[in-house]
Amino acid sequence: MQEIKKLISDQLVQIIKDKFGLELAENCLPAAGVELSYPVFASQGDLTWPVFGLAKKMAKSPVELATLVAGAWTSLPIVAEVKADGPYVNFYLSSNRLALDLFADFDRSIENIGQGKKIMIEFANVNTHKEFHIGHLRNVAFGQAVSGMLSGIGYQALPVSYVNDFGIHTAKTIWQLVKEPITDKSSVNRGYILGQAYVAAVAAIGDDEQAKKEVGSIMTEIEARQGESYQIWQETRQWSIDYFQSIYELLKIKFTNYYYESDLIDRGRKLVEDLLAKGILTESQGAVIADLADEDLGVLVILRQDGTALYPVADLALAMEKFASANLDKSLYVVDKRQALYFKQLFAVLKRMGYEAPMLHLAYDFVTLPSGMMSSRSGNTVLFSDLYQECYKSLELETRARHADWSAEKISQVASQLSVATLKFEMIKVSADKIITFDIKEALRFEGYTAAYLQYSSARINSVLAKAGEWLIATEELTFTESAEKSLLMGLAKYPELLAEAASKYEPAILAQYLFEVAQLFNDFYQNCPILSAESKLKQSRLALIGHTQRVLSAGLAVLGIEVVSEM
RNA sequence: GCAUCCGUAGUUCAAUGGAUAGAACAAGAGACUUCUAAUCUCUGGAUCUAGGUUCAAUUCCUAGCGGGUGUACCA
Repeated sequence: MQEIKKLISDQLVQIIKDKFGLELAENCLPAAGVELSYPVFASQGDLTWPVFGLAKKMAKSPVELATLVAGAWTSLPIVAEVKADGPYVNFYLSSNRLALDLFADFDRSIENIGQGKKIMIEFANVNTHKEFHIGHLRNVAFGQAVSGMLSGIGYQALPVSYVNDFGIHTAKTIWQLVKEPITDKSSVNRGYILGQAYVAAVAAIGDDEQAKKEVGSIMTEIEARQGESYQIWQETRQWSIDYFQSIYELLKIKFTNYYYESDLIDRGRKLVEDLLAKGILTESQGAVIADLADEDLGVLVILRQDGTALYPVADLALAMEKFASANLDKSLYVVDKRQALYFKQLFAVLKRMGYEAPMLHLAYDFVTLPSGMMSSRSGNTVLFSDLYQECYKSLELETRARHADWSAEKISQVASQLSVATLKFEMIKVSADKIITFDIKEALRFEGYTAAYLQYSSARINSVLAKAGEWLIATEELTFTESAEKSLLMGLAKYPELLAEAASKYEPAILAQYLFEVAQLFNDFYQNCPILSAESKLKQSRLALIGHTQRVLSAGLAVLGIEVVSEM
């Protein structure tokens, strides 16, 4: 559609130059040409140019300008009709030409904005020895979608996971394990059980000074990397890592690299010494800080008074490691919104250290429940494993009810794919700056704005295509007459620009909403236009149309990290 | 206190400064001997308040009101 807009804009610019003279035209027209937008109603055409801006600059009446320009329009194969409607110039496109352009060149129509530039995107910022809950799900679904969108427009996206395996939370969990050893060590359950142990530990420790002391000495052993606690730490750390890995496999999320706090902490401490010597960090009230007051960012504490490390120690080392290992053009961090100030501070310190490549915190708001804010302490959480099980059960039932003839394996396969799609989609379908109040009943409805709706549309297309047998996607002669066809064509034509917009704003919801719209347009078309029973030429055209719809749906969903099922 | 985000149908969300503010869910009424009814059609329903900028404001600015989050040793 961008190319079509450009063609039309070029001719409009030419007309204005011819009519009003080069000098006036060049003074008033924007360098990029005139900007076309989409009208609200189909009766107003497919593309429109509101002339207000230019009319004002040229001191002309908007209505007269629009009328004059529309009258001077010569011709363009893609444009069937041009009409002035008050201060708007409306363009009606030829369905058949539009379809030819569209179907011929799906891959080339997507602009290569990234040009192979390297962007590292850190997400799945998880803590070992703790649970993986629905908040983490939003993080990984969002991160994967952003990474996919960046790849989709030509960047070399490097998704990485940072694992916090060295904090006090590990000591707390181990304290609990010593008190109450785990009996079920099966690989399926132990990662999950570890999360439960952490919750129990937090509850048991509370304000108990004795317990806190015990946790402290466990932490000391872990940090010294010796003793029994360290052994337990090593073993259980691996349980967590395996557990997270199994979740990522289920969710089909792949990372190019994993970073562990335990690998970075020593380097981080050395770095802090260097930075102290350089004056980038200073001592204050016995702690080591970065004083960022001159940038209105307050103070970032790096080491506590007692010398123990805080978050930035490993984060600074990690940032250096990232830039050293890959020549990054940009470095992104997908972390919950509450860390916004922290990342501003971290980036400010890195800048003082000489790192100039853009670093960006992609913030998203958190997930709450109808019963209130999630909190491990109060036990008011939804764990991913439980959520997935519930979703799967429900989809398995639905699928079985609809396909009595399917094998158990096939039902299970489809239900599982749909579960993953549903859960991811629920997490990315609204913009990142909105709090998601997660209501399981809503999520398991599988109607309306859901992954199931998109999947169902795609499954219907597959079914028709399978019944059609042989067909070609780009036929020389296409014929479209119905308004439902036109609307669908117009919707499909917007894919490249919507992908580009969503990716450049790091906003998967834009793409998700667009794909939903395409599916709606398809279902409207499907309801109104018979495909297989249409006469030959019409049938070929419609097959090509749904074939292209399928390409857009599956490509768009794939970019968001969602696989399309072939039947459901 | 300061910073920051949010405020749109009953609910959850849309709307590059542009034409009549769109969807989904919920509610009510319809459509399956017909390409998958996890679908489609129809009906009601909304911009927090007050100013300002503009030919044009849900959008930008100012001030309120309401809510969330952050703000030196939590992770």
